[in-house]
Amino acid sequence: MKFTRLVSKTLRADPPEAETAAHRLMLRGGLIYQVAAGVYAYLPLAWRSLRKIENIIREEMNAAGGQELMMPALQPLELWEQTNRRAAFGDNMFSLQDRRGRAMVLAPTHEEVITSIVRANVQSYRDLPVVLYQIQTKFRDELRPRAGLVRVREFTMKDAYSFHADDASLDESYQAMAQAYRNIYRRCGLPVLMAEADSGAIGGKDSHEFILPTSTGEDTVITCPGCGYTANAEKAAGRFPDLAPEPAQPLQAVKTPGIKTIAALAEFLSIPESRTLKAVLYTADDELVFATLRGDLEVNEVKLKNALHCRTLRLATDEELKAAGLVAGFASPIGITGVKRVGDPSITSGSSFVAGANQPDTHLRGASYPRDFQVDLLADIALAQPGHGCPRCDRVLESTRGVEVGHIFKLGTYFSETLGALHLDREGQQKPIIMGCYGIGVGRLLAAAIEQNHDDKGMVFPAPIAPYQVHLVGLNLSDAAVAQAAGQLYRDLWAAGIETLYDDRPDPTAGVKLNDADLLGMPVRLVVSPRNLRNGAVEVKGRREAAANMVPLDQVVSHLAARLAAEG
RNA sequence: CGGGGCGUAGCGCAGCGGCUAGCGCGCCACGUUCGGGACGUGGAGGUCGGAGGUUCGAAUCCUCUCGCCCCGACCA
Repeated sequence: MKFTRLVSKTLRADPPEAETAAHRLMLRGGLIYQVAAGVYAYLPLAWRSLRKIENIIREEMNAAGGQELMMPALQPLELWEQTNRRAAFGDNMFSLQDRRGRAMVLAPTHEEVITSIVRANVQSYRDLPVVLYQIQTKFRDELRPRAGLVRVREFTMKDAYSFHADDASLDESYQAMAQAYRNIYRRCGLPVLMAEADSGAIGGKDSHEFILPTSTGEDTVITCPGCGYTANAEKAAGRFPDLAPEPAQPLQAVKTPGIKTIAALAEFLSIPESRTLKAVLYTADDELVFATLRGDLEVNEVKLKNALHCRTLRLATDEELKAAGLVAGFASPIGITGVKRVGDPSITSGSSFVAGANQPDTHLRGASYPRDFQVDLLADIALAQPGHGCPRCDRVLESTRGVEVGHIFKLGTYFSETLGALHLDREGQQKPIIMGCYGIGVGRLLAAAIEQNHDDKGMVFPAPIAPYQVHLVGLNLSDAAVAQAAGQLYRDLWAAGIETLYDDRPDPTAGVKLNDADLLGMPVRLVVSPRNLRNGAVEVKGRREAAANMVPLDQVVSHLAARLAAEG
């Protein structure tokens, strides 16, 4: 590709709206063009890279036994009502009407359609297992798109779906997919963490997220430096620090004027936060829920939602609290009735907590479970935090920010049951097909790769996903000998199958061209200039290398072919 | 949906009631330069997001509306 034909313009200055490095660099390098909030065009440089990522994914999916297919993005809403996922997605789903007034959606994902396809084509355990996958556009009307390609409303996603007669077969595919994912990330130059994840509203057993650690990430991963335990914040379990034993005390009221937060309470009474009880009120499917845990812990809403088996969960409003006779800031599990009470195990391991009194400006000392209060449900609802103990060993947990670049699930039989995708087993019994699903956001993977691989001058593409392998720079092209040599080298490189971007612009000075080469970040830079040419040589420099070396002009092509082959 | 901010040339911005709407970058022409974002001269480029209103006169004031960015809740 000749630079003078390239549509992308590089920007000299950073675009002010871009917060993350990847977003900034993709705009500066002319990789993406924003069409609407969370809707981007992929310009030629980005598209070449995205195609390479897709092909890596394709190769690994095929190697893992996947068959590629294509499904419509436009789907009848009715299909989503059958699985109850219209409500689950809510306003996140783009919906529209066709000319006859039929309700349609732009699909956010494809479990419904793939299950319908398999229902029509699989009747027997003999037809199983199968793994199908697609790489295509999906739509989600996100509340807030952000960070360039990381959270967008129209995106390319690879989704694979597996179908099985039994759990052992699902396990096998799940492991194969997990390995395929590791291969994909390795080939894209991404050191990812595989984290245990919550399997979400649909249920199912295992689920793992693949997280690329980066300070600008949206997700939090909890890791253990000792045993390798890795889980996302929603899923992670932690052992909270135990309390020193304390003799039981009688329940006793204490005046706490205006003390409404745990921090203020602990300070006012000169006790650690872990000696208080925290009360958090939620509305779960229109029912008021009273959650209690130790004061130094936070509620993990995903765990709470799972424990309650509810569909929606949100903090209760002040009005709802008043209606239930509760006093905000002084709510207490002691003596409360008419509300569902959920307790975290942390409240059972100590005694003599300070709790609310359900009266203004008053708390109670000496509260002990179960002497002074009980709960309807005792379940782990605490957020694991750095400093807590690892649930698998005796070390202390750490936390890392990251971007989710893949997610695999054991779905189970939810879709096959709601859509009637059944098969006959060996005994002639009709059974729902067992499913798994495995997703990777392609554009997000590119953004993550750039976020992970850049320096202060620009992008540093990992070779397997670089738009071009070589960035050939001609300096001082008004010199006929330079123009001739560079042009010939460009043709020779392509003839040798080496993808080359040739900066053939006649006017920009050396500084402009070299800075653009650094910004765009192809793995190898070649410089043809009068100075180099006088020595019959071309300068060869890896993007990650500080120094260049000189290679005789007539050996450049073979030198590069060997070098690129060695780098894979 | 809550909070904050912004829409003026391809990009970034200034102008916020009174000359023909301006600056930087970029772009075009000519010349000088030529290894880390050069310089000179001349030029092209604008429904001032949209609609309505106030006014002799609106980019500027008022109302409505559309879009975009950032923080939060939601999510791949």
